[in-house]
Amino acid sequence: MSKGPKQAIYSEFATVARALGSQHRLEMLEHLAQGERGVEALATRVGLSVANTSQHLQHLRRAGLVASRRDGKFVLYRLADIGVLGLMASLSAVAARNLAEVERIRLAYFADRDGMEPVSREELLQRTRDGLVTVLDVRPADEFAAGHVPGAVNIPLGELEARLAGLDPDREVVAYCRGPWCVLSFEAVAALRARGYTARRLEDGLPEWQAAGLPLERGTFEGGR
Amino acid sequence: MSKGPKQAIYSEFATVARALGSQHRLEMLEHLAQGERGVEALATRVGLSVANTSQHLQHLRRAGLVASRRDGKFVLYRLADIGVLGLMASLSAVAARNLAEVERIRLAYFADRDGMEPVSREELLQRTRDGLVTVLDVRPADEFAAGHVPGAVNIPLGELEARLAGLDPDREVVAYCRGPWCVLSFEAVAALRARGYTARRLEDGLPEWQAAGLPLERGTFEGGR
DNA sequence: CAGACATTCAACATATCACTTGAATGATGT
DNA sequence: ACATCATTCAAGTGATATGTTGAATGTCTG
Repeated sequence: MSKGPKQAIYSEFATVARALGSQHRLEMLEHLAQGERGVEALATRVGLSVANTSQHLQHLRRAGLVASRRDGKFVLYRLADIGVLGLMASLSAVAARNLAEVERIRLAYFADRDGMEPVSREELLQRTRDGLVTVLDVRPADEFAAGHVPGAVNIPLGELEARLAGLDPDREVVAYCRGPWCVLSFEAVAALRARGYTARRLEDGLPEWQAAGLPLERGTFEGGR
Repeated sequence: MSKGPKQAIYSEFATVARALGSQHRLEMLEHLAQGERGVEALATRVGLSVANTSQHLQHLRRAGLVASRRDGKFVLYRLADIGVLGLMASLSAVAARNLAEVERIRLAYFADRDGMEPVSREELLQRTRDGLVTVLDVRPADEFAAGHVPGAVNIPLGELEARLAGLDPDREVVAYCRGPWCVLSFEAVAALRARGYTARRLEDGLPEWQAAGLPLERGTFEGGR
């Protein structure tokens, strides 16, 4: 089929790239970056049928992007390699820099981006050391339990309005979620600002925090439910 | 079509990834990393028809991976962004780490890889400063003319046997070509070793050298044809 | 302006991909 | 062993991608 080793190698690379070439699979990778997930749990989160999700996962596995293990009757998938996060970061960087459409969507959705300047990881570390900010994790409770920024408070976005009492209005809030393109923290910041809070986003999500070698805190699964 | 901004953004990212998801387009990007090229010149190099090449290029352009400009009756394409090289590097890193097939091809083709340990850029810089090595650029003369490692000698692979006289047998030769997956330098090293030379490959090719911010030398188009 | 030439477009055949549905597999627990 | 449940497989349909061919576009040259 292919003439030389170069063709064969590039053909393999193309397989990996094709596996990334689907909106749904990219979204699945974002979720898997939060931690292991079973097929059905993933299917629910990305809004696809179980069978379809399973096939996408196998596509990703053939491309070497995810790995799986069996645990009882569940098959748990995870990113095959921390490098997959870096690959997605490169992909988004190139797309954001060269596709006008990406910038257009950002502006259209996040109208008041002037005040949205994200907080860098270094800045957040500095300010938590100084005790100046409340770190807010707006992901679902199970993702929080699997690992979060040390000292962070978990209020899933859907419960934010109901649990505002847990947030000191006099402290700046820095919210984060799954990654640089996850909308949860954007919406949390918008909601908090509407209530008079001083709030900003962390530049990336938890997976990037972890990939940067910064410490995680686990457990502390307060909420039940 | 897509529900939220996240879906829309990921859909754009997927477009970029799909553009990378073709053996031929990846090969075209490797060539464009050497410098601007017209459609027909590229078509010849990758072995595709002109019309087909043109369509692939437009696919790449829509994905923001290449840009073009008109020069007389030629349309010259180039990488849109130096980040595209980084994206390809991430892609190949993930593929090499997670796909057994990639390693298999490497081993099958480059049987004696033990002695093939590549030279790093830093090591090459050090050894050229010390005057210990001949740097050999085995790419075609026009690519050499568009930019090469300072002090390098250009002997296109096809002319290597005929021009061995130009290489001092007592100096180590470090050969490089288009990139980490370009076979020219592998074959040059094998040929030189068969003739008794001490020869090794540079770990990457010229585009990576340039991307690392190292100096280039231009012109010196000695050979004519 | 006419001819030459590089590139792009349009239309087509073939192959691959995405998603659905319903059945098959494989591990668990009674 | 049997029933249960998560996951995977298989088959089918509509959509998308690839590569070919021949014509159209647009720019330079004479």
